[in-house]
Amino acid sequence: MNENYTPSEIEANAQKYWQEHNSFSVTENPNKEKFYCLAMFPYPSGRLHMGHVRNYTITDVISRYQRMQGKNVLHPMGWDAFGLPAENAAIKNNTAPAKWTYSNTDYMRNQLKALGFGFDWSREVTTCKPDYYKWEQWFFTRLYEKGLAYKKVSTVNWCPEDETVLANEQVEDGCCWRCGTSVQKKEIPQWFIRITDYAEELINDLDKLPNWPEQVKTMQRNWIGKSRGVEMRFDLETEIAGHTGFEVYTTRPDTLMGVTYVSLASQHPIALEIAKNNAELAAFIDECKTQSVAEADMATMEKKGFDTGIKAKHPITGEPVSVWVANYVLMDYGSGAVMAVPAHDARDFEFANKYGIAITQVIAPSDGSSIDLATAAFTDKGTLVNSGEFDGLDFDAAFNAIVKKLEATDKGRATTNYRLRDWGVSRQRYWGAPIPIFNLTNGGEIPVPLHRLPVLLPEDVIMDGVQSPIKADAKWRKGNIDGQDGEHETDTFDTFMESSWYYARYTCPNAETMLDPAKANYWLPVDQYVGGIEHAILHLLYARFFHKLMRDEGLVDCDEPFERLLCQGMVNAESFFIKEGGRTEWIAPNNVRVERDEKGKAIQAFHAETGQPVEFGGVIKMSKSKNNGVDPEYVVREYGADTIRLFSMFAAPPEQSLEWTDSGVEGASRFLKKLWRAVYQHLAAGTPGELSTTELADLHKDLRRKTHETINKVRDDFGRRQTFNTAIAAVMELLNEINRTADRATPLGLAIEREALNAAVVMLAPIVPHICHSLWQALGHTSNLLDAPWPKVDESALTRDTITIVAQVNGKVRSKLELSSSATKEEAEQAALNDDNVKRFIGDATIRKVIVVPGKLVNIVAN
RNA sequence: GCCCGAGUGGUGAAAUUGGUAGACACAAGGGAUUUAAAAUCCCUCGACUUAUGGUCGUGCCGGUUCAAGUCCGGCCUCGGGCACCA
Repeated sequence: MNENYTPSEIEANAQKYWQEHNSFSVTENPNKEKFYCLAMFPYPSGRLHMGHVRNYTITDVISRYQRMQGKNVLHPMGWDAFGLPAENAAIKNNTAPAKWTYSNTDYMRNQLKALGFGFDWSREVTTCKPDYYKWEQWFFTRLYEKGLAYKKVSTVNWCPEDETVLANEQVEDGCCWRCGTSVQKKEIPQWFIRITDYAEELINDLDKLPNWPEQVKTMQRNWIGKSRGVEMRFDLETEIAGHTGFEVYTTRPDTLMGVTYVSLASQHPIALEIAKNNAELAAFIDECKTQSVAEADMATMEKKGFDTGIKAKHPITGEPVSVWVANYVLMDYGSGAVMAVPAHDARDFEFANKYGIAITQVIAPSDGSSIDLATAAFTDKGTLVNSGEFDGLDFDAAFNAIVKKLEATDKGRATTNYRLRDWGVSRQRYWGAPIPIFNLTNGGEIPVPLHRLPVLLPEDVIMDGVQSPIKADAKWRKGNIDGQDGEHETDTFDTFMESSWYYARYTCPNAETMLDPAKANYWLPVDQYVGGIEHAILHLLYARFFHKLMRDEGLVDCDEPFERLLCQGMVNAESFFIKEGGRTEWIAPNNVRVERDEKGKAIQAFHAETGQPVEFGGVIKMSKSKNNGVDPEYVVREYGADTIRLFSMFAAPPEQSLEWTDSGVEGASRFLKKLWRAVYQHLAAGTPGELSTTELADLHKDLRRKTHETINKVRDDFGRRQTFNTAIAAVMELLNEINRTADRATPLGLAIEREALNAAVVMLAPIVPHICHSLWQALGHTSNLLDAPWPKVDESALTRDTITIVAQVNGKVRSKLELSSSATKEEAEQAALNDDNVKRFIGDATIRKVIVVPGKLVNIVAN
């Protein structure tokens, strides 16, 4: 064994060994318990960032740990290769998205290998390859045939200058990011998948996921947004071009008697019809076209409306109600019309005050307290007032009575509604899977039949930055399928389509069908899924939905794709900037010299080269734009893969954000050196004797206890709690104890130290596999560490002769008592009462109560 | 705006079921070793204090309890998501 720890050599050796032994490729083995551990696959942006390192270290640790528990572990990797950035990069670098993407995957694959991640590379999936998207296209045609895919008009961001659709990301302050032209909303026909048909199951099956974070399940529940309400019809007083009325939905039918106006979406057919003879309304509708389609903008923008002058009839009283057109009502959602109750809805209240519309109270607090409708709406549920025959009813009674009344006149009915909207999968972009629909020259459309799939996306293209190359290419578009002339759909799929089923394709990446059910059903569901919290709603909901679609197609048996979910936090770093004029220049942290006070607190920072003072920008997410990213490749080169892995697992628990610090990395590296040295010195001290546990000195007992306590804790931390930081801390404590107390002078002492070091090396193997690979061999093992069994706890080593318990008076710690571990409750109480400091604090007071928590504390309540 | 989280020393954090707040590290300070430096090892390290002890202390205000970082109510700040970034 070399005296010095040399990561580059050690890591190359271990990686060569894994490569030569094909250590991570797995096949279905019905005799072994399977474990499918999955990390969210990366977008091939060019280089790995620290977020990737964190994500894949977590899954690698879990995979290696589960393998040491004797399981057949699948840990695959692939590329989420379609998407917008490739198109932008292609334009910038004057290349094609495909070429750029493939060169990125090649580079990043090598980076992943250098980090020592145990992926089964034989299963690599790349979503932009035809053998992958062929099956996605086929599956879409199945959905089409089942009526689960349909076409409807929907709104997009439109740049009138470039005549192109923009992603939300490409809209900056309401303007096109390329040309700065004001962006408009445009209605175009697009493909949708009926996720709303599965809303009920998607909400109910969350209860089948006990190993998902409660937070994620709550977010999904709220996103699907199941509500019970009433759908009702408002008739128009006078018919307009055949329109006799419109539908609205409300979850607050109890407030129905307080409706003082109704609002239509600017694109509502009735609004458009009225606008034909109303120039002012037409102008208002035009103005509504320039606002954002993003929900956050909708919610925060100024609410504007226009009174059409038309009246609708209240569905119960028949009284006239003003019909407005409002910018906050969207045609895409629900019926495109909403009823307004200013007294009991905050948004309607604001709107009514702005436009001088009547505010009629119809709900009063049930406790009889008074409300002030001059200042704010009263939005709680309560008792009905000013509601005629419904006065005095509470919410539930009013709900039922009003539904009954509406039903009697066929004006409405109780319904269940979902906030969830159908999944729009059309994108007007090039770098995605073509939607396999063929529009016939003679009208109508057909799904592209299997024998003509895949609809190939040409890879050798030139991007002009505006138009999709396949939209511009008539030769590509035009064709003949089974004797019928027509044109291929030029829209491509939302990239969430690819990421919704890749986990299933990993189980059979070379199958000649979408999935091989035997293999898929062996591996699925995924036992552990790990990825960023930013995917908590959309990606995870679409993947759950897609899984159910595949189940209903007979491709998989289980109902849910991901058994256990871990959402990792972001990777942050310090940031620094200089403000010059109006512009902010972000300075890379390694270009900054920080001055600290005598306590080590940062007080001022300077540019390392120019000496110019720089401002502290906070600890924020690593990003290119803030210039505070740390390149994993550099850290691997400087310190080794084990150090970067150790630091990223030690610095914070996985769900929390992680702050990158150079000194923390130094500390991780220092620990590995210390571990190496401990093994080296142990081996140099001689040959251990037999590990006899019958006649142990206290010193020996203490180290054995620490060893076995650590084994207990680390198993719990890795397996149940998934708090890798505390597992590492526990092994650090063990190593500290070894270094402080190990008896290297006797064969028995060496045997006890050997037991401790063997355990430490095995327990650290999932986190720092390279150094442990070397140390394992140095400790004389010929077996493969990857399959080394997890150390067993020797219960007899855990026993203690004495324990320390705390003595409190009125809840405050006043003394610590050393008691025999067999001491009874009464003995503990007596010991506390006899303690001098405890007596001093009780003084003359009367003892009211004594609480004894066995093994922990005695609390004496006295006053 | 709506939904979901988080907030503990100079710093990252720990405290697992309501039971000793600050494990394990980083930084800082002191010492040993060294011709010197690096590396390594040892010690100190929440604040205040009349100091073998005491008082205060987990974003803020209030509550429940013998006991609250942990539970409840109200706020503040920061982060994630909001359907075409992935």
